[in-house]
Amino acid sequence: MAVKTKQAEAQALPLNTIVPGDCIEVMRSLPAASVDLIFADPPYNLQLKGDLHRPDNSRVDAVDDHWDQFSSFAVYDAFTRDWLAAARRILKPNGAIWVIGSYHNVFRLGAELQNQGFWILNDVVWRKSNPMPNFRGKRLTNAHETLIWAGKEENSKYTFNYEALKAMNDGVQMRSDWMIPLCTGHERLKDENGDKAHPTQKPEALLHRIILATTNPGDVVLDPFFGTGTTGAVAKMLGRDFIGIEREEAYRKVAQDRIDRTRRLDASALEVTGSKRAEPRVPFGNVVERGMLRAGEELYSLGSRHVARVRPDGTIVGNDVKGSIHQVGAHLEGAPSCNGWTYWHFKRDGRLIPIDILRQQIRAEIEADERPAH
Amino acid sequence: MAVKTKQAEAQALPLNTIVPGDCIEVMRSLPAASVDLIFADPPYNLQLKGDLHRPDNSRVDAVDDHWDQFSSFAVYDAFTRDWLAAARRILKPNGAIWVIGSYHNVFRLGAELQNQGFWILNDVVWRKSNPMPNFRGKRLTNAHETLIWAGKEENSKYTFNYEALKAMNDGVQMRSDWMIPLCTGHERLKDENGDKAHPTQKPEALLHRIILATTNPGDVVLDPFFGTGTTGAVAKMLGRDFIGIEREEAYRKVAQDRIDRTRRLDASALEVTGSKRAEPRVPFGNVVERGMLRAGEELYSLGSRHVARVRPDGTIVGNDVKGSIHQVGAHLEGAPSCNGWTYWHFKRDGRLIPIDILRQQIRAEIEADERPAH
DNA sequence: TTGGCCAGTGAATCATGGA
DNA sequence: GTCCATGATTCACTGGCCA
Repeated sequence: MAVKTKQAEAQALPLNTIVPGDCIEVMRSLPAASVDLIFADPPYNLQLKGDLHRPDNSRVDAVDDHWDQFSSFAVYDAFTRDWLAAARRILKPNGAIWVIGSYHNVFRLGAELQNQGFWILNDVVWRKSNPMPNFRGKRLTNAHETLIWAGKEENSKYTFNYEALKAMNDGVQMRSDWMIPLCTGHERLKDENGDKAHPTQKPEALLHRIILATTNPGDVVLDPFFGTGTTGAVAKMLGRDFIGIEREEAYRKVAQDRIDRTRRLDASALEVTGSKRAEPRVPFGNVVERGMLRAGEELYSLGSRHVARVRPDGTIVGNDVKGSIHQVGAHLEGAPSCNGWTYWHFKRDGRLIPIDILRQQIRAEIEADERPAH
Repeated sequence: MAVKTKQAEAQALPLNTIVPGDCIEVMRSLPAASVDLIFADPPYNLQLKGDLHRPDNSRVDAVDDHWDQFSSFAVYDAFTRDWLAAARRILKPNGAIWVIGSYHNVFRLGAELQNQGFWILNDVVWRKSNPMPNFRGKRLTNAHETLIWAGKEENSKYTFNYEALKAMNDGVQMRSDWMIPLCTGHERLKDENGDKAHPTQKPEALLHRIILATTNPGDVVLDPFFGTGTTGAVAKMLGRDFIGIEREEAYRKVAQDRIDRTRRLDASALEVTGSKRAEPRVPFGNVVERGMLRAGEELYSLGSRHVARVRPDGTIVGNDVKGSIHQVGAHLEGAPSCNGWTYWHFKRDGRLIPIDILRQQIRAEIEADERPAH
C-alpha cells in the first residue's frame, strides 16, 4: 500500500523539476495530499504607489480613493485565497507550510491562513543583519521580514527537528527570531547584464534552516513562487526532493542553471541530531528479564528520599503503591506524570546510577542486531 | 480659534483619568479627532486547551481569563472592527496608533487596520530577552511579540522623533526589532495575595520607547485596554497626558495607585535630541527680508559651476530660470529635486559658505524666543 | 557586603501509539 | 472515534536565605 502510493506519487509528481505556468493552475493539476512542505514567497506588490497587478499580470486601475484602496486589498486577498487553497489541497495531512512577507502583505497572509484552517505553529522573524537604512529618517529601519509556519490543520503531526535546531543554536532552544544576512555577494545571482537576476532573492541560509527544521531527507518540498530557485537549490543540497513553479522563463532558466550547479550532499552528511522519541521503546520489564536488575532489588529516587523494590514482572512497589516505574514515581512525587527512567536509580559500588543507563544498553544491542553485517 | 478648540477639548476629554467601562462605548462618547496617539494591547484570543507543565512538573500559570475568550475568528474580527473604528474616529488627522499582539491575533489586527484605512508605518518586533521556553520541545521558543505602528491615514503627518531614537541607539538608526526584557521583578505589580495583578503587564521600557518616539510633550495618549496602566504611568512620567479605559475594577485600582506613585519628569528632563524636520520651516524669503542676503547678491553652486542672483521676493534667477532656491538648483542640475539650502553658497571674504548657515541662525533665534525664561 | 544555592516564573494555541 | 500507558521536556532572570 505504502509502496504503491509512493510509486503513484513518483509518476504523478514532477519531482525535481521547474514547472512553467501559473502556480494556482499548476497546483490544481497535482494530486491531492502529495507534498510534505510548501515554502511560499508570494508577491507583495501592495500599496507601492505604483500599479497593482493581478496574478495574471493584468493591471488594476490606479486608484487613490478610499473605497478603491479596499478594492485593491480585495484583489490581493482573492489571489491569496486562491493560491493558499490550492496549496492546502496538495499538502499531506501532516504537511506544513511556510510563507514569508513584510508588513505590506503578511497580515493578510496570516489571517487567510487561519481562515482556511491552517494551524499556526510559530511566526518567525528574519532579522536582517544588513538591512537597507531608512534614507529619509521618517520611520524605523525596516530591518526584518516575517515568516509564518503553519500545519495543514490543527492536529497535523508536523515535522520538527527540535534537537537538530537546538544543536545548531549552541545547545539552547532555537528562538523565533533569526539573524540572517541579506542575500548578497557571490550568492546573489546576476543576469547577463550583471544586474541582479531577481529583485527579492532569499538567502540560502534562511531556506537551509527552514528545510532542516521542518522536513526529513526524501521529503517533497514545493515552492509555488520559485523565482531563482533558492528553495530548490537548498532542498537538493539537503537531500530533499523539490517541485518549483515559476511563470517567468528568465527566472526558470537562472534557477535551472543554479540547481544544476548544486551538489547533493551524500547521505552521511545529512544526519542531524535526533530525538529520543524516535528511538525504539524499551519496556522496563526487559531490564528485569535480562537480569540487569533482579527482582527484589531496590531503586532510589535522587537524594534517596524514596525507595522502591523491583518485582519480577517489571512493576515496582514503593510506599505500598504498586505500578510501573512511571506511575510509582508520579505517585510518590504527587506529580501528574513522571519519567521513571530518569527518576529511579540503582546502587553499584555505593553510587546511584540512573536506570536509563540500562535502557541505553538494550537499545545499543537492538541497533547492533538490526545493522546489516559489513 | 485654536485656543477655543483647546478649551473645548480640555472640557470634553477626561485627561489623566481612568475611565471605567467598555472601551468601544467610552471611545464613542469622546469627541472626534481629539487624541494624538492610541496604544492598544487588546485580548490575544489565545486558544489554550489543557494544562501545561514544566519538565519539573510545576504548572504554567496560563492566560485563561474570561476577557481573552472568543468563540470564533468571526466574533474576534467583529470585536476588532468595532474598537478600531471607534479608535480611529477619536484620532486627530495626524494621529497614529500602536497595537501589539502575538501570532494568535496580530494578523487579524493588521489586516483590519489596513481595511479601515490606517496606514502602516512599521511593524516592530519586541524581542524578549527572557521568554518562556517551549517546554515540550515541539516548536520554536516563542520569543517575540509584534507591534504595528500606523498613521490614521495614508497622508497623516505623524510624529516621529527620529533623532531622539537614533541618539538612544548609540547614534545609529533605530531598527524595527527591539530587545526588551519581560516585565518582572519589582516592576511587576502584585495583588494583595502576592500573585501577579494582571497576566500580561507590559514592560515600561516598551512604552517608554513608543511614547518617546511618536509623541511630543503635552500630547494626549489614549489606551483603550488600560490594564494596570503602564501606558498611563509612562505617559505621566514623560510629560504627556493620558486617557485610560478599563472595564475591570481591580485593574483600575492597581493602575490608579501606580500612577499616583509615578512622578512627572520636569520639563528640562524631557528635552530630546531634536529632528531637523521638527524644526520650524524657514522660507528663503526670510533670509532676504532680514537682510542676511540682499537682493541682487550672487549665489554659487559648489565649484561655482552655476551662478544665480537673489531677487527681493526670495526667489532666485539663474540661467534665465526663475524660481525657488530648490527649483532653480534642480533645473541647473537636471535633477528631479534639489535641496537649495545645501546646494547654494554665498561669498564672504572670498570663501563660499552654504546658505543653510543662515537658516540655522534664524532657527536659533526662533528657539531662543520660544524658550521660557528660567 | 558578597557570593552561592535554591525556588519561582513568564501572553503557550507544547504527545503519541496501541488497544 | 475513545481510553490508557508510556515517558519526553526548559531559559533567563529575580529574589530570598544563609554562610
